[in-house]
Amino acid sequence: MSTPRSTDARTNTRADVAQKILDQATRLFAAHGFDAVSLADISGRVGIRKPSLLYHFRSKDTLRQAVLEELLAHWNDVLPKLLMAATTGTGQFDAVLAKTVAFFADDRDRARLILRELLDRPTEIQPLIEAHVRPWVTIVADYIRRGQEAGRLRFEVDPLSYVAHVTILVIASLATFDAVAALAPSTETRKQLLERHTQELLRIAKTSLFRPRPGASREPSSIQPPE
Amino acid sequence: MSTPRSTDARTNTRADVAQKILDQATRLFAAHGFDAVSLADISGRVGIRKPSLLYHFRSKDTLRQAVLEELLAHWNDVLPKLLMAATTGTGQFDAVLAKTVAFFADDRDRARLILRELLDRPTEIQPLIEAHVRPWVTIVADYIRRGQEAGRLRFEVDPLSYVAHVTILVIASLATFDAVAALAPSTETRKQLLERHTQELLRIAKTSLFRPRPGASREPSSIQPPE
DNA sequence: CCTACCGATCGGTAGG
DNA sequence: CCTACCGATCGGTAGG
Repeated sequence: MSTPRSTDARTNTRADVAQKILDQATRLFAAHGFDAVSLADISGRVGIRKPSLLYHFRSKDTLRQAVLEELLAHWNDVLPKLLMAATTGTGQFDAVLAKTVAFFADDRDRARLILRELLDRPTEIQPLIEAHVRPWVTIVADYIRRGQEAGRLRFEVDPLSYVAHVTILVIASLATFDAVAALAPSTETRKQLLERHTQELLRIAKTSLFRPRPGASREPSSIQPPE
Repeated sequence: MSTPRSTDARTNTRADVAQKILDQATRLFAAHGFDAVSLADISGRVGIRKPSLLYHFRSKDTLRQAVLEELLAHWNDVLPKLLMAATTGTGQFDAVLAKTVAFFADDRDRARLILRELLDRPTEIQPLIEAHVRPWVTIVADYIRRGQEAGRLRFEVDPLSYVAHVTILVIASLATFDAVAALAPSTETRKQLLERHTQELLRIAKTSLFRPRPGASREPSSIQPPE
């Protein structure tokens, strides 16, 4: 009874308790914020005692950093695909934008965690911004500048500022969706509402970036080169 | 020495200590969040002891509500002007948008406080949204629908979703400005950067709402009626 | 508006 | 992974 089976039913005991701790910490930090969540809250949901949690993570701040690192690790998973889509040339801006939205829509806790860090630790997280956001922003901003020179993109766009705004819009809209959804008519399911809301976000981002094709206001199928 | 002068130097003692408490609580709640700020933090900045603070506000939660009510009172000050600008007819959308941005840019703590409430208490603040945001959103959404019928505004715009996104964008961009500003080149002053950033926000909002005037891409001065 | 004080809870440690 | 326990700090009260 006390001897663990080789790799079976109770194999999950050694180091993936740490994963359960990370999961619950992520949920609770995202929902209530770092300071409002106690270690007892987290350990309670995992089913262990507080000192046991501190065996896996030596302090509450260590746990916060681990939660953030897991988030950034996932981000680094999709980043290469994003960058490739951006550099592969014309019309791929849609793919970059859609993939970025998908990353945060996939798990809105990601949006909430980042927004909270932006609010709570504006200066402390700048190394993380520098490492994980800067390269992406730079590449997209360069893409925009080339698109402007080629005449595909609106010349009035402020590339860096535009990227910052769209990024914040994606994150904040998904992070606050629960609160904002109350304004919508209740005939829709939440999933439908989120889908419609996301579509409008993409429309705003694209319409304010691409130059209008002449006479394309009514017939989206008539593709013509600019000028 | 102990008798207070009629209405002079020390007149400010009775009930405007409460105002100093409100001011400091607003600053600290906006910067660090409700749970991360202790009553001792606040009273310390005011220059009184914690029990003295609790004489003016019977509990920490009462103080939180008072901070929020002061913010909403200021909002109610500008709301009538906003609504008037929206209903007065053509082309006044700019005024509504600019006034809304000005409200939050004027004191970015307002943006931070609201964003925190949206994150921390998504369900609890819905009565406040219903009372203070719903009427404004409804009127602007109606304005958009009329503009669409008149052919001035893009027919693809989802009115309610558009208003929600632009509102969130205004609030979140100003709330997180400190953290995002680090991405910008450092040759600019912060004020210049904020100005440029705000201009791009307005451009995004307007470009994605108004229908393009034929041939207006290069000459912004040639105003023509749609179709 | 103060001093003195309360029980509860916090993050974290000892020691096994 | 646990029980037992620590000092510090929390929001709030008593009583003046």
